[in-house]
Amino acid sequence: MLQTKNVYHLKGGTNAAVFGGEPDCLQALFKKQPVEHLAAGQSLFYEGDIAKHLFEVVEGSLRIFKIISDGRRVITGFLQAGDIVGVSLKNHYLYSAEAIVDVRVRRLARKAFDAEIASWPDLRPEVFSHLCDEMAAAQDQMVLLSCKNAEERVCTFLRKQIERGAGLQGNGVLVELPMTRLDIADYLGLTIETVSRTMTKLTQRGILCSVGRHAIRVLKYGVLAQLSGDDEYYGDERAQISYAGANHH
Amino acid sequence: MLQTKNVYHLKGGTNAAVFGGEPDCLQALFKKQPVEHLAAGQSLFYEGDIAKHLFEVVEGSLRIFKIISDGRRVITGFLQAGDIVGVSLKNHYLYSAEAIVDVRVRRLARKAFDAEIASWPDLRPEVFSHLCDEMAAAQDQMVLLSCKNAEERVCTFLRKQIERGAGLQGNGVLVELPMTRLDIADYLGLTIETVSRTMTKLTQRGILCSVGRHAIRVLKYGVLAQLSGDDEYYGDERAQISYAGANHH
DNA sequence: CATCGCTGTTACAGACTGTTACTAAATCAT
DNA sequence: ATGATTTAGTAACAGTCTGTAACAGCGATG
Repeated sequence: MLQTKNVYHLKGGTNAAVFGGEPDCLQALFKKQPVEHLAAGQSLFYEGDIAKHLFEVVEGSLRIFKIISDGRRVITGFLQAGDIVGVSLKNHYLYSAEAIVDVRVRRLARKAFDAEIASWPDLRPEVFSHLCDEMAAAQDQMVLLSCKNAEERVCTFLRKQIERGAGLQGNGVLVELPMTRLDIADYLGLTIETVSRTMTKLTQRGILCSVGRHAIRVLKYGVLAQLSGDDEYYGDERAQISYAGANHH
Repeated sequence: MLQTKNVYHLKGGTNAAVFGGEPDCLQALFKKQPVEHLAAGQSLFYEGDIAKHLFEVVEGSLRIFKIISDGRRVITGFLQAGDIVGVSLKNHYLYSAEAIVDVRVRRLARKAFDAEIASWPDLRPEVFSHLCDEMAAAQDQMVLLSCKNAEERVCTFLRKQIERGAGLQGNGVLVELPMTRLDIADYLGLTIETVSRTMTKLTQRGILCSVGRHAIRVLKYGVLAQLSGDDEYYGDERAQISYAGANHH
């Protein structure tokens, strides 16, 4: 039911654990680095900074974003435990990274990383794979921003959150949303009000219910997936759909 | 005046010509390949196809796009002479590529490309640089789609077209627009009507004038750049601005 | 335990863009 | 050259999303 695809930034915690031995994945390179702490709201790096380090997220969530001239902010993605950030090639970071909650990361110097990659050719496909995933995610986001309406955007977002770190509990899937509504809005190209309104409607239709401020319980994943507009999903819950009015574009 | 930055897909025609000698850039790898022709409207490859080849555009323009479930199309970029496409890592193309006009390309097998890269380490930074440019372009597009209004989108698009292949002629810059209005609309996340309306307004304000169907003459580049919303530009034509009403997000 | 403050929600007027329909222009074919 | 077909531009209308504002809820603070 909870297929995992389009993983944002390479996530490999479990795979790494299975083969506990040698570095067969990028995360292994960080294993020996000390863990650093970052309080909620603090920046890991800024857009335009010299990209001297790469980071592996050990715990917590971060937002990566760009600020444009008049102060508008565009969040290009969220990072979770297991993600690696900073592989961004070139000499400067393309975006800023900021802790949403208290975060623990491991830091690796870019030079050390490059050396490892050079000496361990098996890792190169992994780097490419990572970049490819990032590229695919960016393209999916362009599709979302180009021609999805508010409901589709919110459903797509929630679906991705589920696919990344799903927690089945009782009836429905518990989804953690550590970021604020403003973060979600800036990520989806909407306003906080529209995000709120949309989630309220989804609640009224029995598709989800809120669990505190930073979590929701998804009761009808099939419907949610359908409403997301990516018709890759054809589960057995299709009959659940109550109202599929989607005014595209 | 016409600064070149955020070039979409690596463009190196002129640089390659300066140093006529050995492969110091990716384009050189294609030099010995035969030229293939593609008629307007024909596809070079489809999204999901096994990515067996890379292509260098010798002449003409192509659109790269994704089609989603209900038939909506998202154009993620345009290709011009000098561009290389298909470095898309992974085994499958992330998008489809289609000739806008009659096109000439050189084809290179992925295996041959990989072999060249492996044997000629100096090229690897170039590959990374290429991917980085593509990533940066994707992020710029996300910014555009996230929080720019119709006018800013159109101006951004025109500005990029100018920066890529500018032709100064008489008073103003002649900009070729080989693609249709629908292409532009699908690229900017708008409809053809909105594109038309916006360009009409720009014409009425004396910022540009149309030259046939597939070209325009930009009369006030400074104003255009300002209206694009990327405030990187502060030229000497700022005084030209007549009306900067932009209802941001 | 009460108050303050921030975040999130709801309501409503308004703006921008999308939709539809029609006209004009340019390209292609005969 | 002339007519048919495709593409582009224009206008009226409708719809979604926005932006402002007031309200509610949760957490923090004292």
